[in-house]
Amino acid sequence: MRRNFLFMDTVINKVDSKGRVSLPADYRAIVKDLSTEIVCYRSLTSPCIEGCTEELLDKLAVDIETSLDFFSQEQDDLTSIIFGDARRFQFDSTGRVLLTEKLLSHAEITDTAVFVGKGKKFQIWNSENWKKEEDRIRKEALKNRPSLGKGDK
Amino acid sequence: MRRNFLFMDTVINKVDSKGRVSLPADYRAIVKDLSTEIVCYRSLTSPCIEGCTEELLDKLAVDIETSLDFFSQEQDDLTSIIFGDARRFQFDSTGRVLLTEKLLSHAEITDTAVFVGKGKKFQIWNSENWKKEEDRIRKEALKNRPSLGKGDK
DNA sequence: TAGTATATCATGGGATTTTATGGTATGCAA
DNA sequence: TTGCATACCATAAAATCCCATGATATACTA
Repeated sequence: MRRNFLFMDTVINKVDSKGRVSLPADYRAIVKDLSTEIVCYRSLTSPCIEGCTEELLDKLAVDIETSLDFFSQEQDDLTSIIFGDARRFQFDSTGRVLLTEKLLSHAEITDTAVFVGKGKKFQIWNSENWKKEEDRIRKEALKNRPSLGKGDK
Repeated sequence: MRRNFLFMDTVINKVDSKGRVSLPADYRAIVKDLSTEIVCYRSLTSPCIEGCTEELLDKLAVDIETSLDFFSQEQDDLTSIIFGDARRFQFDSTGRVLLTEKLLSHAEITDTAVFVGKGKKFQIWNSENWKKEEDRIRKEALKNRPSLGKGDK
C-alpha cells in the first residue's frame, strides 16, 4: 500500500489553448502507483472542480450500494449526481490532463488553474475565486476554532 | 477482474435514422474486456432506458432470489418486469448499438441520446427530460445534503 | 562557497490515433 | 421481394501522444 496518500499544497499552473493543464508533480506521484488517471467532477457547493483517485469513488460506489436499496429514489439520485458528473482523466506522459468545457466553465477557469490539496481529494480554482475563498476560510477559522465534533469517536 | 468498473460522465450522442447510437468510448472500454454487449431495459420509474453489464443483472437475480420468497407475488412481478423487459445489445466494430423502438419511445428519444453514468449502470435520456431531471436532483441535493448515514468511518 | 552538471518539471506545438457519425453493401427472414 | 439487422468503408473533429524548450531545483565538485 502507498504511504503518502494526501493531496497537499497549493500550486498554480497554466491552462493552455487546448484546455490542457499539468497536474502538479506531487499529485501525480500519489496516483502513479495505482494508475495514470484521476477523477474530476463539479463541486456541488462551490465554483470549483473537485478531483480524487478512482479508488475513492470505488469506495463510494460500494458504500452507496450497501447502504441504499437498488430501487430507491435516493440511490437513483445519488448515483446520478455523483457518477453522472464525474469523469476519468488520463494524464499523458508529460503529466497533463485535458479538462472539459463543462468543468472549466463551472469553475470559471480560463488560463490559470489553482490546485488546492484537501487530503483525500483536491480542488481546482480560478485564482481570484480562490483568493476570496481562502480569505473567507481563514477569517472563519479565527472567529470559531474548527472542531471535529469529538467527544464521540 | 477489471479495476475500473464504473460508468461515469454524461455524454450526448446522436441517434441516426436507423436507430443506431454510439456507446460512449469510456463505456465500451468498461465492457470490452468481458464481451461486446450490454443489457438494456426500460426504467421502472423514469422515462429513460437503463443499461448495464449482464454481470449486474446476474447479481440482481441472486439478490432477488435471496431476499424474496420464491413463491411471492413480489418476486414474480419483479422478475417479470426486469428480466421480461431486458435484452442484450451487441455493439459493432465502430461501437454502435441499434436500439429498439420500444426502448426509444419509452424514453421519448428521437434524434439525440444522453448517456448518464450511474456507477454500476447507466441511463439513456431524451435531452430535455434529462435537463429537467438533473435540475431536480441538484436542487434536491443542495437542500438536503445527501447522506449515507455516516457517523462511522 | 561558488560554479557547473544533472534531473525534474511545466509548457508549447505538431503528428498521430481515436471517436462519432454518415453512407453503402451484404445477409436473412417474413 | 421488402424490410430489417448486421457488417464494412469514409471522413471530420477531437483526444492523445511525442518531441522540443526554458525554467527551476538538486546534486556534485573544484
